[in-house]
Amino acid sequence: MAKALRTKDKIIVTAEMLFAEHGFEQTSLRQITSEANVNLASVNYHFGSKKALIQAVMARYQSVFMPALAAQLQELAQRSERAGVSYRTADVLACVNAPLFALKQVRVDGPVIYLRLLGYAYSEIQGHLRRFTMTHYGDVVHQFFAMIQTANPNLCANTLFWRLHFSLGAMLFAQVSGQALREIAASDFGEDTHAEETLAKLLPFVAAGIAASDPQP
Amino acid sequence: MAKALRTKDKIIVTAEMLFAEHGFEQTSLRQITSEANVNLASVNYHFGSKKALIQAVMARYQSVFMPALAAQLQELAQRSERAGVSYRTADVLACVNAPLFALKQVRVDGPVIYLRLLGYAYSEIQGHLRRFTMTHYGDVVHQFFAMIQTANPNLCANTLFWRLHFSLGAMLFAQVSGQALREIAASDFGEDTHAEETLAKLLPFVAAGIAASDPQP
DNA sequence: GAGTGTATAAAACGACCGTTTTAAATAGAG
DNA sequence: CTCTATTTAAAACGGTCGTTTTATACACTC
Repeated sequence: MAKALRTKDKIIVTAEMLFAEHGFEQTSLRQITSEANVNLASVNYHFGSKKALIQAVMARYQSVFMPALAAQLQELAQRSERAGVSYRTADVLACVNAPLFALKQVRVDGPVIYLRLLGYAYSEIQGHLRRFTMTHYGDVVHQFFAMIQTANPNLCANTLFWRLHFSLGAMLFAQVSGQALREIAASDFGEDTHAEETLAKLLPFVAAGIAASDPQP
Repeated sequence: MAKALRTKDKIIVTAEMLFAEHGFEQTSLRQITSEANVNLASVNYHFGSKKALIQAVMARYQSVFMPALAAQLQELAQRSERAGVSYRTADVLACVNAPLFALKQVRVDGPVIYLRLLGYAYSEIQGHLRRFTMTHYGDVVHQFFAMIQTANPNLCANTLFWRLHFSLGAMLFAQVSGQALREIAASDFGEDTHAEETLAKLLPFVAAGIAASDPQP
């Protein structure tokens, strides 16, 4: 019993590390099990399939991140209502900071791991993750969209939709290609950007991009 | 002889279509050859390997796009110098429009194909495409960077570096996930965005994001 | 302590991949 | 027309993948 939980845990801990490093499809079950020092068949025994393992890995992070994001959004909305002034785009975007940081409780490098997993999940298994997220946490996503819309009443919904996905793309690309980009940046400018700083660099960029005036009505 | 060129062409035309649709690694040589009605071995005969085929596909577009971009950049620089006023971020970004449109001469849907290929190339074969691009068209890339820097003298090179890659990520994501996103947008807003319009929606977004003031010096 | 259900171990299965080999067909030159 | 070199066709090779099967070891209940 004690040993059983350990094997399942060893699998999931090793899997999310390798998934975040090389992507889902590029990581074989043989890599995971040999790295974790467990038997190959134990993955199918404990999780049923590779697909189910991927979902388990993602769910572990989403179940922490999404409720925390919901709390942040609600708090911002209430705070704004009490103060009688509306929030700005950057305020809504900043709501992802604390929930992301909260992922350290699932793993010390949880925030980085989660963002990288998100990047691969979107670029490799298109549709699946989005469907999963919307069915389980659709309310949070919709609230996020609505608050960004409130912060930008002059923008039409369609433009906002695309700009939010542009922002998502910028973040995912920065995470997935983050290591290579950091090395290039370090060799070009001698300036070293840590993985955690990437988000700090990203937020002003997307806040300005989203809030830009809309040339087409 | 006439048949020979036809087979090689059938391969490359079919390959770039399937590559753009499903990615490089997700597309097998068997898919390509059966769709093109040619023999499996002919790919290795005409191109040497799958990797060489990928490079041939990419090179066909890069050899048209990159020189055209270089010309646009040079023209903008000269025009600005004559007028005595500096160009803006959006002006530099707009330089990609005409070269992209020029890809219609290699294929009617060339612009869309090329952007999707770029997206997959960056997300699947990290490093390879960047290395290829820099060794063959490094001058153009550097000129582009330099002109964006000129348009934003107040931003440090490191911040600019990251913002340009954020922009690249936004574009690539929009292209790779473009089909799915368009369907969602159509069902949510009833508004239909064509593939070509995506770039028009993107440019104001990245122009504002790049030109945003830098919170950290 | 025997029995039962769960967890681990090792091997094999079937499918697909890129590539190579072998053989047949085809085209152009002498 | 014949010979030769190039192109196509078909089959096989070696490898990796996710999954399944078979058999063994373990832990806990009665």
